[in-house]
Amino acid sequence: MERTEHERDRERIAESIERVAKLMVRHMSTRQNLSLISSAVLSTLNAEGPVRLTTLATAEGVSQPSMTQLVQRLVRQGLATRVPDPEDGRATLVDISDAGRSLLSELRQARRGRLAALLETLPAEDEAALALAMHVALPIVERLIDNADRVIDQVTPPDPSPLP
Amino acid sequence: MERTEHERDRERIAESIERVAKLMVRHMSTRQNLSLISSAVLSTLNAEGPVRLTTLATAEGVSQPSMTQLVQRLVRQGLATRVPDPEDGRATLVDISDAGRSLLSELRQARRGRLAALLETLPAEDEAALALAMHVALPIVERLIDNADRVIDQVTPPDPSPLP
DNA sequence: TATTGTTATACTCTATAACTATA
DNA sequence: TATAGTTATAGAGTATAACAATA
Repeated sequence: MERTEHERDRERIAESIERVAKLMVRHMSTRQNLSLISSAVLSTLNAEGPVRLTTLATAEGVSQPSMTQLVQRLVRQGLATRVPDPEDGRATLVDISDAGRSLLSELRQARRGRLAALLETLPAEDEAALALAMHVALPIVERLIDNADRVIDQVTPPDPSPLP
Repeated sequence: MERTEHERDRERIAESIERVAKLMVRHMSTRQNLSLISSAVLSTLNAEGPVRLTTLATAEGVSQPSMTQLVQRLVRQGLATRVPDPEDGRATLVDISDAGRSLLSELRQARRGRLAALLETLPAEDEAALALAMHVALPIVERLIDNADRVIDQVTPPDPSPLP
C-alpha cells in the first residue's frame, strides 16, 4: 500500500504546519505590537500603495465590515491614512503612514532576530540541510498557497456541520 | 557577502511561514466549526486524558483565565467535561467528551481532505519533490518548534515598544 | 504563604444584517 | 439596481488585575 504511507506523510505535514502556525500566531506576531492580520495589511499597503478597502478585504480573505474595523484601528493608531477616491465617490483609499512604515520595518527586523535566534539553536549541519530543503520546498509551497484560495472553497461544501 | 544571502533566505522563510500560518488560521481551521486553539486543546485532551486547567494553559501558551474561558466554551458546546480533582481540592480535571472525540476525528478527516485536494493541484513531480524536501525538513522543524518556547522569550526583552 | 482557578474588565478580530451614499 | 462602505450587534479569543478557596 503506497497510498497509506503517502497519507501518513500528508497527515504529518498537516500537523507540523498546524504547530508552526500556532507558533507564529503566538510568538512571531510580536505580541504587544501588532497582530498577524494587521501586519499583513500594513505589508500590503506598503507594497501596493493606496488601495481600496474592498481590495484589502478580499486580499486578506475577511469580510468588508471586518476590514473597515481593522483599518479604523490602524488609523486610530496612526499607522494608516484614508482619503476619498477622487475617481469614485463611494470608495476610500487606504494607505500606510510614515509611522506605519517604520513600525513595519521594526517588525521585520524583530522577526529576523527571532528566526535567527531560533535557527542558531540548531547544529550547523541541520541548518544547512534545512536551508537546502527549504530552497526546494518554498517555491512549491508558494504556488500551493496561491492555489489554496481557489481550491479549498470547492472542497469545503461537503461539510454537514455536525455541531451547534 | 555570504551572510546577506543567508539573511535573505531567512526572510523568505519567515514570510512563507507567515503566509502558511494565515492560510491555516483561515481555512484549515474548518471555519464554522472550531478555532485552531480549540481544536488543539481538544487534541491534547484526547491524547493526554484528563488534565488540569493550568497544564492546558501552559501547554497552549495562554494565560490561566484565557484557558478557563476556552474550557467553559468547550463544556458549553458539549465537547469537554470537567470534574474536581480528587487529590487536590483546588484543581479541576478537564477531559474530552464523546462528542468532542467524534468532532475531532471529523476535523482531522476534513483536514486530510483539504490538504489532499490542495496537493492534487500540483504537478506530480512537484509533489514528489515537496515530499522529499519535507522528509528532510520536518524532523528539523519539529526540533525547532520544541526549542521555540525556550528561545523566543529570551530574545523578546530588547523590545523598546515604540508605539501605543 | 503559595497555588489553583474564577470573575471583572477591556481590547482585537471576526461575522451577518441592516443601513447610507454614490454609480 | 448595483456597488462601496459603515453601523449595529454578537461572539470567540486574548490579557491583566483582583479575588476566592484549598494546600
